[in-house]
Amino acid sequence: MVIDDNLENPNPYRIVLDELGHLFKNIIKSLCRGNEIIFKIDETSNERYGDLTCNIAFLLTKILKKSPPQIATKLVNDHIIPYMKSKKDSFIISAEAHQSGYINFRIDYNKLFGLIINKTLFSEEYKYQDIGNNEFIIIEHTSVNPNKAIHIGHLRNIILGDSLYRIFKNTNHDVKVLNYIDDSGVQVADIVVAFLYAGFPETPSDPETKYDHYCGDVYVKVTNMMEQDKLLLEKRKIVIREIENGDSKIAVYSSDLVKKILKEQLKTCAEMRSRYDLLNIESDMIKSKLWEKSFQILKDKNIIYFAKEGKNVNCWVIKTADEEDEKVIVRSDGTVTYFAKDIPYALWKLQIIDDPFDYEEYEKQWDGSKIWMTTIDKNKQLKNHNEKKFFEKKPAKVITIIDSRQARLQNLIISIIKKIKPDENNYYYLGYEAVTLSPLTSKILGFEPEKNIVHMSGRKGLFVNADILIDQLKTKLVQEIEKRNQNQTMQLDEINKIAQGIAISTIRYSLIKQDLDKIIVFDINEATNLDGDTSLYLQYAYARAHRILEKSDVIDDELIRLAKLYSEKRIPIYSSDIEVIFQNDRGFPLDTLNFRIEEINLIKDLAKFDQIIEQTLETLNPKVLARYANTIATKFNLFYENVPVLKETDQNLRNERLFLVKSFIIILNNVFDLIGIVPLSKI
RNA sequence: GGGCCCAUAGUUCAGUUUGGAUAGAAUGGCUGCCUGCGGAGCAGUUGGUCGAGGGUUCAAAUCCCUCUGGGCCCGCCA
Repeated sequence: MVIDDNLENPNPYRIVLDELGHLFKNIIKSLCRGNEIIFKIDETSNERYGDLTCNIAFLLTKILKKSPPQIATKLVNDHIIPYMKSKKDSFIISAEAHQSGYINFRIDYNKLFGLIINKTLFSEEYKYQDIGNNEFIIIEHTSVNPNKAIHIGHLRNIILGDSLYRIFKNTNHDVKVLNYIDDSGVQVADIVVAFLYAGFPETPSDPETKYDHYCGDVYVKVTNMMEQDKLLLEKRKIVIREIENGDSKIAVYSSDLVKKILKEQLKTCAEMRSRYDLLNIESDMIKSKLWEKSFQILKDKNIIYFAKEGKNVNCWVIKTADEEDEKVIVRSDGTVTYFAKDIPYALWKLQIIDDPFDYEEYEKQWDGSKIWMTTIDKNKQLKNHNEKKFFEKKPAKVITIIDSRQARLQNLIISIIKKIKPDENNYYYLGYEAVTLSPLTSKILGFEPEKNIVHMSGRKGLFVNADILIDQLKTKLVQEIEKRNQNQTMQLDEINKIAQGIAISTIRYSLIKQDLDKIIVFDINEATNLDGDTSLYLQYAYARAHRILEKSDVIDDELIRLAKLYSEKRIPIYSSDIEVIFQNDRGFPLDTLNFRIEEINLIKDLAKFDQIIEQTLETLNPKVLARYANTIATKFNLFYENVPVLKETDQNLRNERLFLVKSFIIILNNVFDLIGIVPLSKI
């Protein structure tokens, strides 16, 4: 093999970039002692400029007192050509001083392909990079009020969080996913009032109705009634107090009700292939006295103060993050505000205060792992009690995912943490913009749109229910699949499985491909459209690739045996025999290479997989991976359309292309796994 | 009034973190390609004063300032 034996798990693209980076660092060292030059090695903007480009000539104009093209030519002639002549195992095959001043390079695709094959085909599974070194990561997402059904706005949160979980998990991080269950807020109290005092039947008239859907409807109706009926509002106050104060009949009733709804919400999450480790029950947090401990810390450190006058008289308040205003933490009646409850939760996540919880098994979930829930009742004989505490070590990152309306409060949390522990910077707030409804969709839901942007509202009943959306998409897909399989013998359950796989993938992909700080305008027609930049496009490319391998009649073991021969014998011959090419102003010839342009483009993008993962972790934005999936699927479709594999008569070429197809499948499958798209070898 | 975010093709968006060569997709409209490895695909064509103005720079969609339009936040609600 041409690659360094020490590099057990090389990142193909990085190797090439590092080689060039090293080369230019040495050139700078010899040319301008003492001067720090920060150059860039980028992809070229256009194929005819080669693959990679360096802007160094622009940066040296003042030091060398020459024009960029003159410098570029000098560097190529005096430094780069001698370097390449001496270095036979270079990943660069040609260099050019362009008249614009750029120095351009072409990559040795044979070697690059060798690295990809090595990485994809020769280990049991593709080895992800060990970026995390088993660091402990906590991600909180979902956290939907347990009184209603999950809608597409919640789904953006869920999919974002779950994708991040998958990415951290697969890069060797020890990740735990939290879901905060606010069982003691007004929203839950509303439906308790509905059933206990407003005469709503506890069970839906149609027993088929999903219980969270039913409660969501009741919630809309009862909040409407409350606007007229002051008595119900009084009842709600009582209910809230009862729930907060412990074990009264109403508290138990509420707790049971929450569990029933939560169970249904988690079914939706599971259907979307989102998974959790722990449910943080808010009432347990209240019972745990975590707040009292946090309150004491805040007082001890003089972070909060008691207002003796002004608009917040007799309240405990805190200065806002900009120190301009104050925010109430404890009301004048001694009760704690909504915001205040986030403080002990954050301190607990960061392990700044001791863990007061016990943990009880909630259920086994779809991926085989267990969901736990907090509990505080020490007298109860706990079912499957977890002896170990939830935390075994301090988290390296605590990521809280909430929509951007919470940005101000989350930044306040961060500033409070900084005041308690100045060197603590592991708390990350990940915000994202809302999902809104298109005017047309709003109209379909029976709400006349007032503006072009319609915000969803659970309380008004103005939202797109996630379960219903999944069903709609699934139904449409079943029809489409049946249309395409009239002569075939696909079983109904197979069709259903495929439809399900495409439906949830379509939703997941549509919710993460867009930037976090852009509003997603949901339109029902667009959401059920399966053309263009959708997950189906990716899944279709994946299925096509599978079909080629299947029809090749080369079994996996044989493919790997052939690939080993290829990488051992063929690559060294190619790479050492190719003469180093230099060009000036005339572009790069490709006819000396054995690859077609569509193959080269696919190889180049497949090589970037590890870089893409790094970038995703840096930005905490799975969008990067979604875009990448689309890029490689597009490159594959071009390859598929233009380069024959099975019909290729040259056995070596045919095999080489089979390796490429297999590598594509493995890398796309990895990307699918990271963003939760279901890989289907047949559609 | 103060703070945060957005503005790029008819429409939905990449590209902005880290300035660089002719600003890219998808979708819509029009036109081709199924005896070919799956046409849920591919190719072609149409379509842009990168919201406006100023500044920095050899070079600005990208950095800075001002303005305009849109969204969100600013409660002893949650």
